[in-house]
This record gives sequence, C-alpha cells and structure tokens, in this order.
Amino acid sequence: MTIESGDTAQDGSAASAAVTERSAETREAILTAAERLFAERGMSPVSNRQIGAAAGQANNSAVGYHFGSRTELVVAILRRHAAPIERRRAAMLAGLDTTSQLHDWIRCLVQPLTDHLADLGHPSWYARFLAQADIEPALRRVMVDNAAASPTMGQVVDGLCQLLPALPEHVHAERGAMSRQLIVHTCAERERALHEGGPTAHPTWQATATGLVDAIVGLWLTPVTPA
Amino acid sequence: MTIESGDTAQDGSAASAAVTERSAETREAILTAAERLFAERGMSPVSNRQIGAAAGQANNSAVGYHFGSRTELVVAILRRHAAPIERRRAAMLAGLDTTSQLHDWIRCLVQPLTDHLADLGHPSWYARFLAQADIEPALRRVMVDNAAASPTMGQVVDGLCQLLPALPEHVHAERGAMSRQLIVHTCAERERALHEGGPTAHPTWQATATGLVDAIVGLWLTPVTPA
DNA sequence: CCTTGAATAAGACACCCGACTTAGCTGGTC
DNA sequence: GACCAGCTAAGTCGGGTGTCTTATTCAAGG
Repeated sequence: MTIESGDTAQDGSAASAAVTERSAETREAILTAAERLFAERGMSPVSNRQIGAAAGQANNSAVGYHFGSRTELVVAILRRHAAPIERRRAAMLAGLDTTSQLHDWIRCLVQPLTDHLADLGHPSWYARFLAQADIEPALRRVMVDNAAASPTMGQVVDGLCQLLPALPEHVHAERGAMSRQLIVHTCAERERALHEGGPTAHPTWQATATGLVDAIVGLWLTPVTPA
Repeated sequence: MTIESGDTAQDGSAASAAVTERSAETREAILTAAERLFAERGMSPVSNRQIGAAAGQANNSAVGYHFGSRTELVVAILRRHAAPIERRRAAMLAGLDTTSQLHDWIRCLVQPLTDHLADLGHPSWYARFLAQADIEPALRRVMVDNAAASPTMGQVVDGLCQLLPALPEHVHAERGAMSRQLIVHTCAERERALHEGGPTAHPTWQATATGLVDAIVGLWLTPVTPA
C-alpha cells in the first residue's frame, strides 16, 4: 500500500511517533538523492531504483512507496525549498515602502532564490533541478502551478505593475516569462559552473543576484518597438 | 559495421548513387523523427528503437548504424538547421553598414533563428529541441562548440562589441549567456504554445523576434550596479 | 507475551533497451 | 551471369527497470 500524498501517514491514532519519524528520515534521504541525481543527469534517465539506492534503501520500490508517482516526487522537492524561499521573500517585502524603486521590487523576485542557494552552500543542486523541471514537457505545468500558489509572488507582481510603465498585456506576459527564464537558467548555469570548477561571471550568489536584477530591470524598461 | 561519422560512405568508388541516396533518405527520416521525439518528450526517455520505428525502420539498430553515438545524432540535427540559419545571418549582415544601430545588430542574433522557425511552418520542433539540448548536461558542450564554429556569429559579436558601452569582461560574458538563454527558451516556449494551441504573446515569429530584440537591447544597455 | 501495523528487505516477473549477429534485398561492377 | 558492397529486416542475448508479492524488523498496545 502506498502512503497518501501530502503528509506522512498519521491518520487515526495508530501511527507511532518513532515510526513516522523514521519514515520522514528516509523521505528526506530520498528527496535529497533525487534532487542531486535529477540535477546531474536530468529527470528521465534516473530510475526510481537508482534514487532509492542512492538514498540507502535496499527496497526496489522505496520511492514508489513513499511517493506515489514521479510527479509527486518532484512536487515534494519543490515544496521543500519553497517554504524557506517564501519566508525570505516575505521578509524582503516587509522592508519595502512607498519610496522603493523598481530595482527593489525586482530584487524581491531574484534574491530569495539566490540567497537560498547561497544558504545551501556547496555543492547545491536545486538551481539545476529547477532548470530541468522547467524544460521537461510533463513537468512545466507543475512548475507554474506551484509558482502561482505562492502568495508573496502575487504581492511582488502587484507591486511591479504599479511601478512599471503601461505596457500592452501581451508584452507584459512576455517579459514576465522572460524574467522567469533568466532567473532560473542563469542560476542553473552558475551552479553548474560552480560544480565543475569552471569560471563564473560573479564571485558570489549576491553578486549574481545584482547582475540578474540589472538585466531584468533593463528588460522591463526597454521601449516597445511598435508592430 | 557502422558508417564513419560525417558524410555517407562513398569512399573509394564502390558506392553507387542509388544506394547512397536511399541511405540519405533514411538518414533524413531518422533525423526528422528524432527531432520531433526529442522535442516532445526530451532526449533521454526516447530510445533509439523508438526513433528507428518512428522513421519507418524495422531494424533495431538503424539509428546506431547511420549515426554512431547519440551525440553524433544530435550534432547531425543541429547541422541540418545550422546551414540555412547561417545563410540568413550572412544575408542580414551584408545589409548592415556604419549607420546601423544596436537594434540592427542584435536582430542579426535573433531573426535568423525565428525566420528559420517561421519557414519550417507548423508544426515545428527545432526550438524545443534546442532547449532540450541546452539543458541536457552531456550535450551543453556540443551546443556551445557548434555555436562557436559559426563564422557569422563571430562577426555579430565583433559588431556588437564596437557598439556596446564599455563593460567589464565578466558582465559582458554574463549578458551574452543571458541573451542566448532568452533566445532559445523564448522560442521554445512559443513553439510549445503553438503546438498545444495555447495563447502566444505574439501572433508571428517576426513579432516574437521584435520582442526578443527589444528585451536583449534593454538587457545590454541597462546600467551596471557597482559591486 | 503475543499481536498489530508501519517501514523496510528481498525477491519474482514481464517488459524494454542497446549491442550484436545473421539473413535477405538491391543496384552496380567485372 | 556471377559477384560484391551497401542497406535493411529479423532475431538473439544480457542487463536494467517498474510493479507486484512475500518475508523481516521494530515499536506500541492489549
């Protein structure tokens, strides 16, 4: 039998604390292993067996037992990072006021992720994982749904709309998509360079965020060539 | 025995025109099938057997016969599109002069691809294929090597360097990478939307190019926040 | 002490894959 | 006409994978 999605099984009263704790530990181990393997090799070529083995599980179907489907596994990885990122964004939003510039608002878009990546230390895999999930045709929908579910993200978008020049609806949508792509793939590229020991454009995640904010500000403020 | 990479086998004098032509036809069929399957499902989950079957080949190892390795298959797909794109870029470069603006040079970066995609008609898969190859860890190197081998690309970069404000070396590299990411993934996103019948930011590839050029110009002209 | 149920271990089964081998077909060469 | 080389068809084989089934461990409760 598989566990119902979402939380660990503690329905009724039968589940003991020790058991659920052990389960939670292996869940974490599986999530960590899966995130690493996905980032390194991509999603599809990594089998559930390999993930389980990398997580120290001898059971063939350990992954299937704790997470029903592949999609739920990905969602669980996203959720594990979403919480701290949301917390950072909420804190940054609280520091804004009516005198804040466009830079400050866009920084709320970028820095929660880069700070989180910096906090993860070296090596990290989350940025590359995000890039993989962003491309995988079957997972894009999960990505955007997960992003849309973020309450702080909505606040940032609202704030941006008031500061930005009036733009046609389709240009607004286009540049939003571009901003997302820049953030995800630039972070992934830097993380990859860090992992391989190659050269990086910026010495720190903080500097990377600054470069990204500059670029995205320019992207939004550039004039629209009429069709 | 496998064919040596590159062209079809016509060493010595034994190869007849009819045979090589038949071989070229199945090569084309395999390339077309592979490009479509890769774009739809990603690289790794698609097996050589499936590609061969989709190309109408009954042989298990048809792909392995015509293309030695997986990488060479990808390179062959890239090369098939590279030629017409190069041709377009060369023609655009010939139309530039000393009065050309930054917009015009950056258009030489974007429009050869978008025009090519428009020329492919509907449905096309090349943009999504590029995005997949850009992410696949094992294929990134092939991508950049292939791009660096383009002579017209070098001319564009040279032209841009003269028009752009003086930028620190690392910022220059960063924004170049961002430009590439924007082009590839924005085109992939539009192609995906076209394929799924969803809404698109722009009605045509031409308009998409204009939006991309605007964004990339803004990206390059935005001031650099000092560290 | 024995049972209960969750979590894991260990294995069985059918399936698909890549690599390899063999055979058949076709069109040119001598 | 015999021959040959390139291309394709068809099949074999070992290995990895997902799913399912059974056995084992372990803590809590009667």
